[in-house]
Amino acid sequence: MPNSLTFIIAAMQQRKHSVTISDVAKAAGVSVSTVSRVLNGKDDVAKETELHIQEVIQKLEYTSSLAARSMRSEKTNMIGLIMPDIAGAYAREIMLGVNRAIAESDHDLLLFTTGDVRKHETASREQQYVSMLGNSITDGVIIVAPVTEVFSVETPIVSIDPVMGHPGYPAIHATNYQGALDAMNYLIGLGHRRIGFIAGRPELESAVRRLRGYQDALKQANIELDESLIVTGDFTTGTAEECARQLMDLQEPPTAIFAANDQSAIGVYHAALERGLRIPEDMSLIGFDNLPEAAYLNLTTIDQFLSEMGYQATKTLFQLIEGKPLEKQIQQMPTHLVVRNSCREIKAG
Amino acid sequence: MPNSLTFIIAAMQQRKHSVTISDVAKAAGVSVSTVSRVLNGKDDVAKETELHIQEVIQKLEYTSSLAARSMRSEKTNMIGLIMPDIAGAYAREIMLGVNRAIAESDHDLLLFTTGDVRKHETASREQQYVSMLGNSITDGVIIVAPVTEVFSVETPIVSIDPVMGHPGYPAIHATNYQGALDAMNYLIGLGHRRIGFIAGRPELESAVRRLRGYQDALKQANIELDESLIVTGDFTTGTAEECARQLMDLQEPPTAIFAANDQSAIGVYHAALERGLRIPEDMSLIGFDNLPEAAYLNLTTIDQFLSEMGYQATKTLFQLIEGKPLEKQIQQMPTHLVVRNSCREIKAG
DNA sequence: GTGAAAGCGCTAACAT
DNA sequence: ATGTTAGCGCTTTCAC
Repeated sequence: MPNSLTFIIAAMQQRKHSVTISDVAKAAGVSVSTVSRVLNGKDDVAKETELHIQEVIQKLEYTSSLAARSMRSEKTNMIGLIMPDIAGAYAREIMLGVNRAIAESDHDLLLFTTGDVRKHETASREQQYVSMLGNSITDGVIIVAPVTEVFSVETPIVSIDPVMGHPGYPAIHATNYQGALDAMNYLIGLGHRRIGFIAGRPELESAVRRLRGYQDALKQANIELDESLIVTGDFTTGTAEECARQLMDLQEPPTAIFAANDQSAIGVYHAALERGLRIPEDMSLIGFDNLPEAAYLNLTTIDQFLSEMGYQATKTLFQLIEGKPLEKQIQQMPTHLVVRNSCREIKAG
Repeated sequence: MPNSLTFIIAAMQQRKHSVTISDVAKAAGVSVSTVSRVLNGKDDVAKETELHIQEVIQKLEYTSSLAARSMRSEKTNMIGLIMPDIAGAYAREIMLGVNRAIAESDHDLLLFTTGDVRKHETASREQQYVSMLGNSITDGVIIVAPVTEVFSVETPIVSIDPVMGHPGYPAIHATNYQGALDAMNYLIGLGHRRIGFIAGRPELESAVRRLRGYQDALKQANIELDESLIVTGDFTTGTAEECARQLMDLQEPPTAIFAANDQSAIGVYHAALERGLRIPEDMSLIGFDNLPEAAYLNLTTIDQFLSEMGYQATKTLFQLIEGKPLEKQIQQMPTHLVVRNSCREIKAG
């Protein structure tokens, strides 16, 4: 099958002059403002003229310029989402949630990205992006970036998981520390004393906080910290798989592994599979049968965590845009995936 | 662990007046045009004034309005990507490629989505979106949508996998028919006569073409078509899993299954796993050991297919924007994933 | 080297 | 019910 697998780039060029509102006005024999009125659904236009103008708009294939429109009017019915890139798993999860909220709303989304965090080495990049979008094209902005500085803008803004505890604007952040603490307490409550931990990249605030949760939980339970039980991954499946193997190969392996994020947990799952650990019927469930209903975690739920943050951020932004009062809210959400007993079973197998 | 897993919406409001170019001019004691000159790096400004203005810009945290800027000047250094939604697997793959191209370039990306194909029930939605972005805010546009009509715009445009064979503008499309044909020929060449097919949603042109490839390959090999060997999925893993089970449960099951896209292939993989089919060491490989080197497909490669289309589309758009001549190009790319022997092995197991 | 002035396509008073 | 007018924030002649 030599060229069985091909795609084709069919080429053609073209260019045409853009049709403006005054073209429409001229063609319809009315003034620009009348056309504008029709465009914006004002009701003080004669049915007859309106119909006629609609027709002309159709025929001329006229579409109003976003730029011009947003320069004059407050509302554009668009919200902005600023992300360093749109390729990563993190980005994807957030987009999932944002997309859901957008689909439900009457707003559309304008997602801005440079494709790479490292592009544009200016001082306050985020600041720039925000005002670029927010001050003109969109009604509000969601920013997902390692925002390290407070900045002020005149546009409604919500931040997702910012590095700072309290940026100067509404933020959705995960309770990384408390989540890890609770997950650990759960494992400790089950009688585990040797609990492995697969950490995330230490330059990420969230990773650090989760690690601290792990450490503090042990301390509070008077369990001595064994450094060899902590391996540092990078929040990806592949690396976590490696980490899990490393933990299982220890002289005295852990009886449970706490993977600090969902991707890592999947890695642990793979590693466990590889060593012959029995797999639950439903692949999406990872040994949580004994958890209380409320904390019954499966991969689907977990995958919704970041996604849910995206969703909530968008909803919050909508509130902000509509000028509704914003209260501090707390939402229940799983943050971590705990794989328990895996090592023990593996030893048995 | 009652509220172990929580996230917090921290609330704060604020509003400030947006700083414009004339604010800067006033603060710097110069005219607007001078500021504009500095902004656009014109070289006919005194070093001294330039530095001073830069300073003021910094201090005032001024960012030029995208809307205003793109109203006056041709280039915005942004390209647009129009997608029905950004949640699906299809969208993700394409974004992967586009992101890569964007990261390499000096352009940034503005991705527009309504979050749901069904939103905005106007006649020519795509047309609208394109001119909304293209005629103002972006230098060019990539459109990913079931484009059913030809439309003309004055902005550079590239389409990804359009329904039409020849829209009036450059397009990247997959060789769905030929790809399926070749994949089938490969299986037939291995001696298979009963080959199952998991089709995609029949309303998708690509799905239809792949099905035709399946059918025609059989015809050409003088193998009678057995309708029971064709099950219709929807290009998703879950459904394909169901389909695979159905095929395996046939009185006379197929000896090979051709899944019409990568997601479906994963579904087949799951189903096979479930029935006790031996899994290759490397989970990413799905029984392709015997394929010739050039066609050695694994999930990673497959995942890059759509992604590559996104990449090529973006590159093509750049060429278009820069006014470079565009030739018809052919690129090699795997389009399909074939899972072979699965049923036979399952029967054996 | 710099400022004044004219618009880009549009909306929103203000007229009529 | 419709036209006139004045900008939105910016770039770009065209003067000085």
